[in-house]
Amino acid sequence: MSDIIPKVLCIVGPTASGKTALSVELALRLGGEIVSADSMQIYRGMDVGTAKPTLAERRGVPHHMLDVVDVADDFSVFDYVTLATGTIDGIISRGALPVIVGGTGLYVDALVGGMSFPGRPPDDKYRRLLARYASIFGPQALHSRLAAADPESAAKLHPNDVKRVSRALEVLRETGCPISRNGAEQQQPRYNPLYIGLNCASRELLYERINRRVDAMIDGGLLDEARRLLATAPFGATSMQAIGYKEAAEALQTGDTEAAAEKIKAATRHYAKRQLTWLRRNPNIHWLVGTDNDAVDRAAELARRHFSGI
RNA sequence: AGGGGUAUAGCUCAGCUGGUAGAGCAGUGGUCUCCAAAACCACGUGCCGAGGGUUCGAUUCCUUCUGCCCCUG
Repeated sequence: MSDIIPKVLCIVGPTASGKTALSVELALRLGGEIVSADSMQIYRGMDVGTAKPTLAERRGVPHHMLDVVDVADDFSVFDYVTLATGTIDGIISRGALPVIVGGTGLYVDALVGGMSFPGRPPDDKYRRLLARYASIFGPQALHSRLAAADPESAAKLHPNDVKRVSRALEVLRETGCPISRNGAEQQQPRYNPLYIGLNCASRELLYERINRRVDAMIDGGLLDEARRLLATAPFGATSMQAIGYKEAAEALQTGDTEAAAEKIKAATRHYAKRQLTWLRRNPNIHWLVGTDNDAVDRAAELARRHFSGI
């Protein structure tokens, strides 16, 4: 049964832990192609701010799911899974190994774990309506509405979490089914993954890398990139939620680059922490510390065993 | 050198007329089924600069010292 589920390699870890370098090295050794699972590198033109691998860094390894969406367009997990599964089919048919690499935990889990979504695109108008309702009558009131219609989902959500409460209401309205019924029970894994997690030896070290990376981004022209993108992407676009761009936009107005750098660093640290929290609940990750040759060799060995079926 | 100000959580600061302290930020843990680099939740004991004094009792009043800041010379 598990024979028919395609095997994939998944490289996960917090930002700035060195996923790119490791994944390219592994792809080179194993004959793999890379499938990015990053909710922001997916956008065209968002390069320095997302630390998108450069052509040189890719070392000739094919990279997929990068630069496939315009910054002005909305994009979501559902779209990601749809595109990525097609991409992976292609890689497999070419006889190459899919190497899924990314920091967006939800994307990886949705893709690999086979999460199923209600299917219909989100209803922006209805969402805006609910958002307005919450801002006028308070988040509690919105939550009460959900509690009346779908008590099970409401019980799982904090009243202040307007975003999820709205989504639950939206799904209920569109499908007539409570979102809680769309749960994990009926999902079946889409792939058979080997998870390799990359982390730094200490939190302090990770944060140092993050800080250095942000400084490098600013030196590398983050402000110019932000200026360029803001000319075409609306301020509220999903793409502009990426760390770095809103802060850069502010710096362009105030001229205070130093303050922007500090804000970007803090936001990135918070992000890394959330990523780690997300990954911690996956017991199947083989964690590696650092990216020295030992780590790479170990990862390659694990991968070889996984793909050869031993 | 003289005058004034300040010294409270890692940082910035609250703490009214004396009853041993609280916010923001940072940090830590967590949630997570289509905005996810997003959204949301939880966690605050620190010789209240040091010594002395007044007081039943001092972070809070007085005083000395030390550090920092400002003004005058």
